Amino acid sequence: MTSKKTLILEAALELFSTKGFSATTTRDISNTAGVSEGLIFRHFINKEGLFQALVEKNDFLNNILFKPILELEHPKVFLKQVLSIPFQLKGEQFSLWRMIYSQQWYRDDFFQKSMLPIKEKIKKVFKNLIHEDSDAEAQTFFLILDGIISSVLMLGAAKTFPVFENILRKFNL
Amino acid sequence: MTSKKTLILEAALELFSTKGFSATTTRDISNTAGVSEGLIFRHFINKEGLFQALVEKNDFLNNILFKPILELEHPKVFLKQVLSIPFQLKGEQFSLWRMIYSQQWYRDDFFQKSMLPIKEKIKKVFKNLIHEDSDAEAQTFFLILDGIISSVLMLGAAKTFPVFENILRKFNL
DNA sequence: ACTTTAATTGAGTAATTAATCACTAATGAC
DNA sequence: GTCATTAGTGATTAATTACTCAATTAAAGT
Repeated sequence: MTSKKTLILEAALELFSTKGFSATTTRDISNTAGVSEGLIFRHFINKEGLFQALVEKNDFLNNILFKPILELEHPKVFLKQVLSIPFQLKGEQFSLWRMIYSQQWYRDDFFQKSMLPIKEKIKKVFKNLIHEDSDAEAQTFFLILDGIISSVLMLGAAKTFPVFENILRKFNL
Repeated sequence: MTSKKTLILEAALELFSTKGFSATTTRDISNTAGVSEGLIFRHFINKEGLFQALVEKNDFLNNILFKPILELEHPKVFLKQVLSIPFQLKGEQFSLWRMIYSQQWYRDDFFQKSMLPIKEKIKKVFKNLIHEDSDAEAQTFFLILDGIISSVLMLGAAKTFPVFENILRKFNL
């Protein structure tokens, strides 16, 4: 990957995640990156392609982040680790998540494809952990997880961390 | 309020809440409303003004929705009613909430001004209800409420309702 | 009926948009 | 070193953008 291609990706991520996809112009990106506007289209075909490149980068980083968590054997340890995910997001990955979560309102195609393995294992874990209405409990857990993620991405981890321990208790973790 | 002004507001709400503010053009709005584009600016000065008009409408409707809930004396009944708010949102009010929540990512000025009285009372109620770390419990409640709201607005009430009863239990409500 | 005011239109504008294109500079293969 | 491929530029384009304005219609007041 050439250095200027990286600069474009960095600038686009910065702008998409703060101003939003539609409100960000390609000139805005090229100016921020210190690069000619035409270069964006040489590397990514169009604005949407640039967005997709960032989505793929997110998938890649998520796989790395999720792998050790998905391998955890102990169900409660697994759930605890899952809840802590949003607080571990830093720098680039934080911005990627913010970009994607804020776009989810307008794109019904991807509901976090890379998140699915986590979601599946949550279901499975609750099936083994409790026996009455485990589906609702799993759905509740996932909804609360989603709420935490949104809040952290919007307000920052520092402001939302006190909540973490409290939620662990509610799920006996 | 003239009928065409209403048509503009309806069209703008429909489009802002589904495509987003930036991705919606004024021509798009006028076409949907069946009205000349110029009329938008006569009535609302600019695109932002149209958005603000909808925000004010939301404030108005929220006051009506919140008033009886804020008057509830019994703390547990109050909290239960608060959690049920997202499932009561219908039609116009649903769209207004969707429009505003999806914009919160990019506008740090208003985080639901009209939501503040509810938030304050939640804090107060938890102070009276429990005694150890009531602030964290209130914050947790509000974060979960926010998560439910986002999920309901994104996925619809039907898909998320099973979670409702389950969460009531977690807060002993 | 008449006059003033408000509602509405649609053509028009300047600025901005994503994307293209002809071109040059750099890099790598051999 | 030569040549082919890729990286990079910046001027340009056609379309779209939010917004204006003069002219027309409808409503309201007296």
